[in-house]
Parts: sequence; structure tokens; C-alpha cells
Amino acid sequence: MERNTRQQEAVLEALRRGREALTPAEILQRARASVPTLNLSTVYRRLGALLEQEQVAIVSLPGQPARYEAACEHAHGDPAHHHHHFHCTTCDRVFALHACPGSMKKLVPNGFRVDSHDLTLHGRCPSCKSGARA
Amino acid sequence: MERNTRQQEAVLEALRRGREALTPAEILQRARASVPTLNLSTVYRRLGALLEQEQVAIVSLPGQPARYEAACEHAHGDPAHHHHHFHCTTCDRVFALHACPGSMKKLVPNGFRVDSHDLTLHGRCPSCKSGARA
DNA sequence: GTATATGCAAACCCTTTGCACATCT
DNA sequence: AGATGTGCAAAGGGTTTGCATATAC
Repeated sequence: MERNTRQQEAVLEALRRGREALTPAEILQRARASVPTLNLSTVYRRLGALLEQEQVAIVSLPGQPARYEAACEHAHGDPAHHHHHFHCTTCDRVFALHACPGSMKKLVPNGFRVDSHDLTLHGRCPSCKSGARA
Repeated sequence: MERNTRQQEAVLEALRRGREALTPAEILQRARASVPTLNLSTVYRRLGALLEQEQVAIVSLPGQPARYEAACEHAHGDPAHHHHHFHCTTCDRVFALHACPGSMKKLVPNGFRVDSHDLTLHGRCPSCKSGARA
């Protein structure tokens, strides 16, 4: 049986407040605002549990630590709402996209069976496109 | 200036012979057939160099070590031929796909600029789809 | 009271780096 | 000879795990 701990709450809250996918270190930093003794291992353990319950999803970019995002609010019932990601190459943040180009079956040679796909777009987000930004 | 060493050769050969993207450990194992003293650090160093020269490309899957593939032969002139990947969820191998669904600009909200995209398909490869396979 | 979650430290895996020695040109 | 590459061992970063303690039920 899952217990209700302040740490649990804090991790999920950090993910929900941020609109972007966050790394475990970022989550730790933010969640410590409400639970100062929070530990990285606990963050990982909570993320693992939330992942299983499909309350959060994992997003990974080559050569970077994994990021986690709160499961989409639009997903009523839908256990893990299908979506993709946009990676801003300037500020390095990752945003969720709610569109999908559709089936990818045409891309594979005969004999392959496609079950799912992951898509990541790279470019500049609105703030980095216009103003200056790190 | 780049030097010509047996190690260099062996790494590139291992990648060219395998039709799939290989992890550094797999490359080491295969390349040791021709250069038994070969070391993992050397594999990484050679891969780094080959990556810069765009002779190999990196492919990464969440939660797995990075894989490397020899640059596509079809890419005459084309420094890094644009393509995507298929990941077999049964045998865990990664294959190159030579098709692309095209521009992804429609997927982003106004204000985002798309420069590139990565796409990975998941499913079963021909050998795993039919016969049994680990 | 008992089971589960936490915090800490150590372990783990993948990757990078420092350094002495070997190798290529 | 001089510069670059190699092998080894140690260090680094992210993630996982063992264990005693604290906490929720």
C-alpha cells in the first residue's frame, strides 16, 4: 500500500507547477522549498513509483540526464496520453507538444511491425526566438 | 593531424560490418578480434573523432548506453544523411530507416521555430516478428 | 505495532581524463 | 625526434541499492 508522505507530495507538486520536463536534480531543488530534508534518492524512488502509476512520464535527450513530466491533464482516462516533445536548443528546456504526425507504418520496410514511436523536435522556443536568453 | 592506427581501423570496421548501431562495449568486443589489446577508452576516443568527422553518428535510446552507427553509404557528399531509427523491443537492436515523414513544422504552436527532428520507431524486427528470438 | 518511506553512504554503470609509454610520420 | 595515439587506472556524473531510522497507517 502506498503511503502519503510530504516528500511524495513535494515531488509531484514540483512537476505539476513547472510546465516543462524537469531533471531529478531540478525536481530536488524545487521540492526542497517545501521539504528541506528531501534527498535525491527519495526523488528517484518517488519518480519510479509515479512512473509505474503513469502519473509522470520520462523524456530523455541524448547526452543529458533524464527528465520527467507530470502526466498530461488532457488525458482523462487515457493512461498515458500520446504526445511528443520540443527541445529548445538555446535554453535547453523541453516542452510537451499535443500534436502527432500520425501513423509511421509507411516508414519501415516489409517485415517490420511498428508498435509505437517517439518524436522530438529541436529548435527555438518563443522566448529564445525573439529576445535574448541563456 | 590524424594518424592511421590499427585501433582506428578496427573500430570503424566493427561499425561497418555490423548493420546495426552498436554500443561502445559491443564495438570493443568485435574490434578486439583484430586488435586484442584494444581498450574501452580508445574506443571512446576514436568514436569521438569519427563523430566529429561525421563518419559515424550517435543513436541514443532512453535508459540505454549510446550506440554508434557508420555514416550511411548513400550519403554521397551529404555530410550527415538525414534518417531515422527502428528499435526492436524484442532483440533490442537498432536499425537505420531511410525514410522520413517530412517537415514537422505543423506540430508546434505559433512562436516556435523548428530546426530539426529525431524519430524512433519501436516494434518488432523481421526476425523477432516471425521466429522466436531473445 | 508494523510495514513502508526516508536519508545517508556506498555501489554501479557509462563515460571522461591524467599520465607514462608506445607508435606513427 | 616530435607529435599523436594507446592502455591503464582513477575520477566523474547520473542512478540505484543496503541499511538503520523515522513515519504513516
